[in-house]
Amino acid sequence: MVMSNGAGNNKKRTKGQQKIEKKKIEDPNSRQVTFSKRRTGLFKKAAEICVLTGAQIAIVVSSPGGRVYAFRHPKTDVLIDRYLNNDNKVATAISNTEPETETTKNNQPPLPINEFNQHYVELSRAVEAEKKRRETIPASSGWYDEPVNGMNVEELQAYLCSLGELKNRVLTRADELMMINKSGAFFNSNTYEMGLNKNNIIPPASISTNTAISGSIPCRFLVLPFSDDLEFCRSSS
Amino acid sequence: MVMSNGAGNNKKRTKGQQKIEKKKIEDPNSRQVTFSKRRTGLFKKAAEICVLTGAQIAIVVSSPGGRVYAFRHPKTDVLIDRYLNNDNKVATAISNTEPETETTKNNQPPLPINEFNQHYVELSRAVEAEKKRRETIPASSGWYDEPVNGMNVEELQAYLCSLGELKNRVLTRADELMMINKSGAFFNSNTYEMGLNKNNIIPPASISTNTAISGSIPCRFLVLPFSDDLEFCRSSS
DNA sequence: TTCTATACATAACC
DNA sequence: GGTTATGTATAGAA
Repeated sequence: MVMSNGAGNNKKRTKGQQKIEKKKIEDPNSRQVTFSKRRTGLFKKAAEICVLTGAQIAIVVSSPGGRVYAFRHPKTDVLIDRYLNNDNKVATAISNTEPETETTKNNQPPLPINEFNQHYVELSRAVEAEKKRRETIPASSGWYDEPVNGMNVEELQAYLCSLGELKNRVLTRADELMMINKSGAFFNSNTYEMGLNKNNIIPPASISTNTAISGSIPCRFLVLPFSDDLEFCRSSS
Repeated sequence: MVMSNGAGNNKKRTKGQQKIEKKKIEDPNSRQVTFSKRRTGLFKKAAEICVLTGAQIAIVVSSPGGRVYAFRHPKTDVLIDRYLNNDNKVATAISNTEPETETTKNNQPPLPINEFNQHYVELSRAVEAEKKRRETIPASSGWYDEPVNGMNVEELQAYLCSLGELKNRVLTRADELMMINKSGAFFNSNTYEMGLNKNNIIPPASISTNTAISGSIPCRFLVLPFSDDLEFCRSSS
């Protein structure tokens, strides 16, 4: 029976991973460390799922300290960030609304961008090989194919307005139908895990809105589309 | 020394987890199985991070088969859908279609949230109940007129998807034009879509846009807020 | 789904 | 950010 460690001297160098209680970590420092490590792990998992199954994933994480991180795949070709471009005011205003204590203030200025999460680079590379796959949206019908290319900016803008109206009508109509056919069954029930709902279904063309408020910073994201490639994002602090 | 298995018969019952290549799983069936298992795992991880660190997370996953699943924490009791609530302007602004940056700053819910969530859930519910699966985009020539009233919920959804696509196309096109004559005519929030924000960093109060396309279905989600509690969602197929 | 054997993630320490 | 021991996720099979 040979033990890798001397019989009476097999003192373990570390305790290894310990089982931890599934409750909020008290120590702010460990909490931060755990957050960082796990966030990395989460994104990695997400990246794997994308590569392995061809799924598309978008993740937005707001750390307890207020930073916002995001993962996306495929990479979006239309990443919009109006705040980033010209709306710091909003961010600030919103933050003030948050009466969070503790590490709140940490997250200050609503602004500067900074570097890219390096994980992105790593994973991106890994995924690159796979990237030859999916193509762009297979435009279905052709009713809307033509107009766009022939318009100028003004026309496009007007067109967009029309689309907005149409969209609204569609939603309104869908809503009406729902009211009529309401099956009475409760939707939001079931308990997947932490008391939430298990089969909360999100229809393909649905839109949901939330207000994201990290421990300190209320945020707002609009995660819509996907396109191609893996992508990691990190907000500035 | 008793071994649970006979000495010469300790054939392992399974091979245990095998290391797999980080490439797309060929077999559609295993791919689906993997997707399901890993999606569950991903959500679980996300839930743990939320509990352990107090972080807030939103995840949207589009399976290769086209279903859309989502995870959120906290659960939003303020799940707002401006679109569904007739707040065209705001919705537009937020989603990036907005004509100007000005109005944007007020992107904080000028309008209180409502029971959108439930609303939304119901819509999904109905859709699932019917489960007749989406059809092709019904719209044709008079697309802007009144196709809406003749559609059922599924059709409306499909239609909405199409609109989303179209919108993207319009935005993309507009952006292209702007790149060319980057005069001052600001269409919607500048070139954010592709030009700016090269590093894809999402600031605390940012908005990003993507086009979600499931294997075949272009979708559009708006994942904004958070609030309280964990929540798992799944789309119908 | 459920079951195992393993691969992998990560808590506690550097 | 790196190391190690251990907790967990999960590939493969039923």
